[in-house]
Amino acid sequence: MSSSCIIRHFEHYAELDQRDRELLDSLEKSPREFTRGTVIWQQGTESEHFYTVSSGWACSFRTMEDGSRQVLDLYVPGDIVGLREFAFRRRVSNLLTATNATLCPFPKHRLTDVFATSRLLCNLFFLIAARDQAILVERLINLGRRSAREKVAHFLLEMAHRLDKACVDVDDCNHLPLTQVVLADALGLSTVHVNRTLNELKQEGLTTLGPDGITLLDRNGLQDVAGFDPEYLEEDVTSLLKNIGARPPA
Amino acid sequence: MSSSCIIRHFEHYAELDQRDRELLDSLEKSPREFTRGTVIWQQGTESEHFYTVSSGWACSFRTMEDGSRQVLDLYVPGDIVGLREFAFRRRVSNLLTATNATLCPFPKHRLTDVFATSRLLCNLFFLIAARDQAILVERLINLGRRSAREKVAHFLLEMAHRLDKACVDVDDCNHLPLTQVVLADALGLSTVHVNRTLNELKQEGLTTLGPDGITLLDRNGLQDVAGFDPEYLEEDVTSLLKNIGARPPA
DNA sequence: GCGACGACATAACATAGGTTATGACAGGTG
DNA sequence: CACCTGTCATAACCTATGTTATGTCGTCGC
Repeated sequence: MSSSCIIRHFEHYAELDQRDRELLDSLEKSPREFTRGTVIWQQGTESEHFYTVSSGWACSFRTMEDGSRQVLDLYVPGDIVGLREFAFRRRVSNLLTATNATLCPFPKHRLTDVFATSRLLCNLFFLIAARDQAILVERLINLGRRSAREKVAHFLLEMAHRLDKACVDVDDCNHLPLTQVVLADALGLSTVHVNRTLNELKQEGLTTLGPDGITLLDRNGLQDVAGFDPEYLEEDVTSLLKNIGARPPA
Repeated sequence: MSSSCIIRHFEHYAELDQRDRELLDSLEKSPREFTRGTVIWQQGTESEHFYTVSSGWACSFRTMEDGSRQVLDLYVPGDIVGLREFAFRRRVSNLLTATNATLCPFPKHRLTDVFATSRLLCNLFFLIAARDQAILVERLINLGRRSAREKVAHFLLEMAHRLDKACVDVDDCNHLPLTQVVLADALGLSTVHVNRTLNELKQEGLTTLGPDGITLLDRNGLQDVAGFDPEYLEEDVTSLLKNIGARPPA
């Protein structure tokens, strides 16, 4: 087990050979720590690095002319942030830490080296990009065709599911360090209405509210509310590995 | 200039060498024609091919338990459809032709061969996936933080911009073969409200309505309404090509 | 210990957009 | 030709959600 962010990340998917590890290791820069609320990059600026999240949460968003904000995605430990900037010179969104966090930068233009050198990593990157798309698609459906209640429940469940993979301490897996403002901006709702909805869910014993975030008490109950189906989070790594003749993690 | 869908598609981005062309050619199956309204694949079924759109429009969407529908994206000639299914065994959305259309199937699992064989194509596929994400992100913003008027105008402009690339006959570039139902399901609105909004835009001389679709009359006017900025559609191919030492199209 | 700030809470009121209903028209089909 | 079916159109009415306003509480800086 390596201490590198990104190596750890990929070892989650497959067994890496020595060369893969060295490659990643040579490209990753040392982890950087950020306090909560730090702007890591801004839309319009030159896009040079992507990051892997080592600890804490981050949040990508876009600000509109009228000052309102749309949160695009939240990132939990283990996530890779900024792959979608690959196609663009200038960043298309902002990135902010939602808690204290440590992230590892990785120079964007070196991705091409990775693709050229490691068949396995190339395919895994593509897999991750496809999963990112699936998450965006689900968020789209959330915004387009669900009620506020469903939106909130669905979003909470998604984040909890994504957190599950990264979290060791079982208690922590149900705790999401989210403010109501972030939730509102992610779901296209007003904070007032998020508050109403969240209190509703709390009344029903499904969640708990605290100043340090939201805790899920009854995932099944929430699942009923939201019509949540986690399939879109479960990438099919097995087939991919078989297809390219790579081995699953030890 | 080749007659293959996908070769033509990639020659748009860069000069392909003989091997690239042979590779793509060997994988592409013969084009298939579909009449308007044909279901090409359904959510939950095994995901075997992606497609390139040779002519006509297609539309990916998800149906909800209550029968409502969320349109995820529309595809115009030159687009690649289904890359996001790369990460999953079963399809996460449905695909339907929105007009008569001809598409070229390409076996999904052979993508890995492409990645392994051609550095250029590998990078271009990744670029396309990143651009697809940018489009989803913009759609997200549209749904989350814009009024019905803005949504409609923004969406129409996006599709027109995307169409520009593929269209030869200048007149056709401003004509979108979209029904109001599709528009509504893409924007998370009701058809009634789309109709109201569209008529408003028509009153103002910005668009025209016909049974065969919508025509844009005044792109600048629409741009003002929507706050549309096409930057998210303009991938930076040049930097990528330079980075990997490939040549732009002749 | 005081002031400022950020997060949460709640109430009164306003509205964008949803729902339901109905009709007209065009194109396809038997 | 008559009948559907899909698309567009429009009106009356309704409600989920937004807006504005105000208050509380805890935390941080000094």
